[in-house]
Amino acid sequence: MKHKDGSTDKYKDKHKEKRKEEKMKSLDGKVKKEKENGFASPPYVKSEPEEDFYHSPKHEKSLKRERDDDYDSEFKPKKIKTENDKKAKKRKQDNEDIKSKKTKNKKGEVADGKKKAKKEPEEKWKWWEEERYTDGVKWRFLEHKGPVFAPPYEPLPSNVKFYYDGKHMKLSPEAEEVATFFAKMLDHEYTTKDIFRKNFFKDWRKEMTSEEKGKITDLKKCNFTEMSEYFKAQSEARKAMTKEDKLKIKEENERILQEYGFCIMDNHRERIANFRIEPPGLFRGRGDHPKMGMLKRRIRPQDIIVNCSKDSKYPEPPPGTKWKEVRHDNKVTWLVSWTENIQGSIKYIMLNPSSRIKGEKDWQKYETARRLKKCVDRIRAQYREDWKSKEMRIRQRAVALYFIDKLALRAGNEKEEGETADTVGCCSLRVEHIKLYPENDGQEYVVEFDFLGKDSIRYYNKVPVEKRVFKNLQLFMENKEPDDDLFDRLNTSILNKHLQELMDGLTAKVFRTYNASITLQQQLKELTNSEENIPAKILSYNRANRAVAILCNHQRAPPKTFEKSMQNLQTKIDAKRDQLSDAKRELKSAKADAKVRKDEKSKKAVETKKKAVQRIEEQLMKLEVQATDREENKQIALGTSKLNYLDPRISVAWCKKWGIPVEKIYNKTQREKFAWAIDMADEDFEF
DNA sequence: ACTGCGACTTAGGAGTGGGCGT
DNA sequence: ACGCCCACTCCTAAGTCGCAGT
Repeated sequence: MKHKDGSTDKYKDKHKEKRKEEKMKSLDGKVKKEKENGFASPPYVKSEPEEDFYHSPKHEKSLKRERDDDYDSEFKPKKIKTENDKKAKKRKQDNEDIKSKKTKNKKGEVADGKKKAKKEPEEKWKWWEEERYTDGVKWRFLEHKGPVFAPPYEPLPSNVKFYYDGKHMKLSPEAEEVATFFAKMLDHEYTTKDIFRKNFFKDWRKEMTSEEKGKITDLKKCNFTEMSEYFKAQSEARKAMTKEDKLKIKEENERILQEYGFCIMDNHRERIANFRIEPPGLFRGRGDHPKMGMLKRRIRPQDIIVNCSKDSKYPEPPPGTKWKEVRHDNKVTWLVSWTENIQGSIKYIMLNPSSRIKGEKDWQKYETARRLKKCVDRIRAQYREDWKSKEMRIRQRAVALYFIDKLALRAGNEKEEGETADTVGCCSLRVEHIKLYPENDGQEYVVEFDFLGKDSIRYYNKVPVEKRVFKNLQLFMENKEPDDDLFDRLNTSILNKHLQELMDGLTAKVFRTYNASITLQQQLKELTNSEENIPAKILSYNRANRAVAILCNHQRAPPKTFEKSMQNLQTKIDAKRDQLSDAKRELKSAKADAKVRKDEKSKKAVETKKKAVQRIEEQLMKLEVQATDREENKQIALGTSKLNYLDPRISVAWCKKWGIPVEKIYNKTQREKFAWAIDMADEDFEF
């Protein structure tokens, strides 16, 4: 069987060889990377605003985009129509008006002549009621102020000393800065790890003067404690600042947010997600990362590519600097990008999840998952059929897909060995990651999974599977070493190509979305009890959410203060119980009293006491629910699924159905992200 | 076919500030 | 009024997936 289609080489042999090779050679291949990430500054693209028409989109006042217009007819001809400069300027003026008006409104400090709309942050734009772009165009107009750079390095005061081998040593500013990065992490366990220290020291030495390099040859002889103490003191001082000073900082942050935190995209002022450039520091990979401790270098204007409309006001680089490039690519959504020096990957500044451009995509994601719902039975039948295929590659594909569907595993792209932590997903599972038990705890055909997934989070699960799957797995594992690929004839590209044929837009990750959302919907139906009060219903919601988080393996480290906070809560519950029995006793005696006296006053007293008892009972119940919820949530993170996998319309519909305020389920940020769902879903929405 | 890159989503942890109980 | 704690925000790493180039 294995040789039936043996005409083609095994896909993964090459990678595997690589892995083994690199395992021995340890960290190599850096030379190439460094070249790519070098500081060579490419030609500066001259900005030429004065020759350009300010081609602001029209109809600013209506705050409505016109997307139904044909791109060509709206855009290009305008340009050709040779608007005169004045007109162009006028448009631009309008554009600025929008910006400043909105800014003021937000702050609620408008003081102009005409009656202001005040308070209400002027009608929220319902982008979901408008037509979408279809042709890969992401926007027509984009203007922003560029990124906010990390503050420059401030040298330490001279009384904060660094010691090498017990002797004070004044470091050059460059070396000192990198030393402070290490000092700041001193009481983190990272700094005890060999790889971290090795990487750090190597990169640190690159920043040293040749004199320093000559002296400082052993990290163990470095004493950073004064630096470390200094930073601790600084953070204490920050905490102890006066209210006024804190307010000042807050105001300054707000100012920066207003200036840099928004862009104009197609007539609308939209929030930018990460407008601050990542500051330099030591790289902290997750899990067993071979590059931990490396120096993440400072990003400068000449590293930055700016993306905006030709007809916008370009962001200014800081005085005396230039951007690497200014481009006008409206087929992408990012405003700013740069190449990071650790992995050589590109980083982006993009919009907030509340923005149209992110929201549309999110919505579309759930629509794809709903389409999967319609054909998932067919697909399941097909992959079950494929377990019997004559071709190995098809069987592997079918078993992998079964795991992805049943266990919500990630696709599992190949990764470059030695560049990142050793983690896997479905297609990259290795023989060592599963164990087969023909029988286990009274169940037949049990597969035990144990591997590190994304972010080096452990996936551990024992699942009974169909006999056919089990037999296939045995076959796949025959004559293989533990570190051989389980699915040697499969990779994500093959799998996704297959999925694409089964349904338009179908990829491996759609199964995660689909299974997460459908599970929430089912669980909500099952767990919600119409008799119960709101806190109990919310507990049910959280339990449904939790079922999804468990399915998707969304874990968290138990909070450091977990035990304590659990105890605190228990103390509160005990106190409340005492309070309740007191209140009950008082009620009893009031009743007795009223029976004797039979006057209005004592009757009233009874009523009051009754109310008190009721109130306390409710409070107690709420606390108990809270305790249950917290206990069950110890190692489970609900946020990720809520934010990325659960169709918000399911939750909104549930809220509407049971009269639960949506605020109980979604906080402010989440409500902003899911505004489209909150607006459009009614109580009988079905995923 | 295969690789590497670019763009975008998904992820957990650190940091913090505001609400709460005392 | 005060201190504590936890919910939320920020941060940025680590995935997915498609595509271009060879």
